[in-house]
Amino acid sequence: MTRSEENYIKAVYHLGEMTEAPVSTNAIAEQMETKPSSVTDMAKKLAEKGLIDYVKYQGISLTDLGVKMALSIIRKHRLWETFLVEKLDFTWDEVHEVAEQLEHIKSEQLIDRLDEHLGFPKYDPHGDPIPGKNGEVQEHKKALLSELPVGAEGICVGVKDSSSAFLQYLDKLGVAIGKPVSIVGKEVFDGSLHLKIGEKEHTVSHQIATNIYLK
Amino acid sequence: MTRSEENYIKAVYHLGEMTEAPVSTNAIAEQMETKPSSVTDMAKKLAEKGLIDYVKYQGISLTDLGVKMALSIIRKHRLWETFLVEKLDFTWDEVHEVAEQLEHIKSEQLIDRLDEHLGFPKYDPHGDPIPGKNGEVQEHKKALLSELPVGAEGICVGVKDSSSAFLQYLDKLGVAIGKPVSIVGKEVFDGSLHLKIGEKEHTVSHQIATNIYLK
DNA sequence: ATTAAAATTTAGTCAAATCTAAAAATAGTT
DNA sequence: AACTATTTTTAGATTTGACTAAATTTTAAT
Repeated sequence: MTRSEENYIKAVYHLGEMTEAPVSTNAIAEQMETKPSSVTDMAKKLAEKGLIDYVKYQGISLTDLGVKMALSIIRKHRLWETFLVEKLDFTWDEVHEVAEQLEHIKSEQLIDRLDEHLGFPKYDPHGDPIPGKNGEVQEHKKALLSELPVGAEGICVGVKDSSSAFLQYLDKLGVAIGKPVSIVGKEVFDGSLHLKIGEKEHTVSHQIATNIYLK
Repeated sequence: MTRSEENYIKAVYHLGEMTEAPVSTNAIAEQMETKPSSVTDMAKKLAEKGLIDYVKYQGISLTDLGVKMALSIIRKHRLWETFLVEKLDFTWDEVHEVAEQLEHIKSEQLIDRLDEHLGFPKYDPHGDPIPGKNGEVQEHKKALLSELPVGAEGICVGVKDSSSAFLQYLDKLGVAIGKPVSIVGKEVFDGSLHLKIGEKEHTVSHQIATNIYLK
């Protein structure tokens, strides 16, 4: 697999996570910041290799083999992110770009040893599950902060948006994986929430609340 | 710099280490397992970018900028090798291929943090010096085992050949970086050496002795 | 000094991955 | 059901890095 092929497979996986339906050419192009025509070209190649099912004009979905590949890449990405944070003291908003490069390193031995070195972690620094060697994924049972009622309390176990800007905002609020959060109140007209985060209280927009997972 | 450009720069550096003279197209092609015509193509590009001095038919040498680039790549390569051995328990014969990939990861922060994490090592698992952030290289004062007289004793500080086969042979002998070695005797007709390595005695060919450095 | 051998460069081709512009198919709307 | 608008694909061009085969330059040897 070339680096480019790996990136396409990963994009199809991520776009397909939410829905059952095949992923559209346009959606992939947008996600990858490329042109639809390039996606079509690659779709033919990946279908040829048995990694995706592709019917002209009907969209793209991963085959079992494609899913396996995607999970293997995601496993590498998340193990590297964990390494960067746990061992090299990166912050959770600094790891993505570097992990995008590291995920393409080809060495099974390397990943196995890294996994062991990190103590076989189950979740990455953003709370996302790290697929196992054989593709098993342990999703957290989790709920979006925006969908919980006033009075609810829980522990932050993940974020939906992993952009630097968002993560840095969370740092300012004091929100981090493992931190207890409870909903003190809710504004009816715009859905903004009053939260207790650790010892402090903060108000966050509905928009923010749709990107935080509690357990 | 593309991955391919980096590999060429590295090859020119390694081939130029021994001699002053510019490196020949053929030598580079052989080292990189590519064709001379490909080397010529790349030479034009690298000269254009100011990384090498290139005069048609006269060979290639690195500019100051080229040397800086080469040292930066070698620094990454050797830091990763050190990481693999020190932190992930790779053996010294297993690290080269993976490091060839890792050396192309682009992130200054990553390398700085890795360096720190490893305790700012000065030498890699084969005893080769790790260039500093600004390109300083601390070579060991060392001598080839084959050029020392009978009775000489010292500590193994490096190897010239880093192939798996050779390193595994050294493992069998009990030779490793930091191990004391002394020359017990020498055969006149073929130059083979009788060595005391730690507690044991072994005989090695002249050929082997030309690939081990003592201090 | 000439000539044969070796090394190097040029010219033209190829494959991967991308793009633009135009054509074709699908979806949505009245 | 017909007609737009959108999506998707095709066709042809471009770039990077490599190759082969032929031409050129340098080196070595008589």
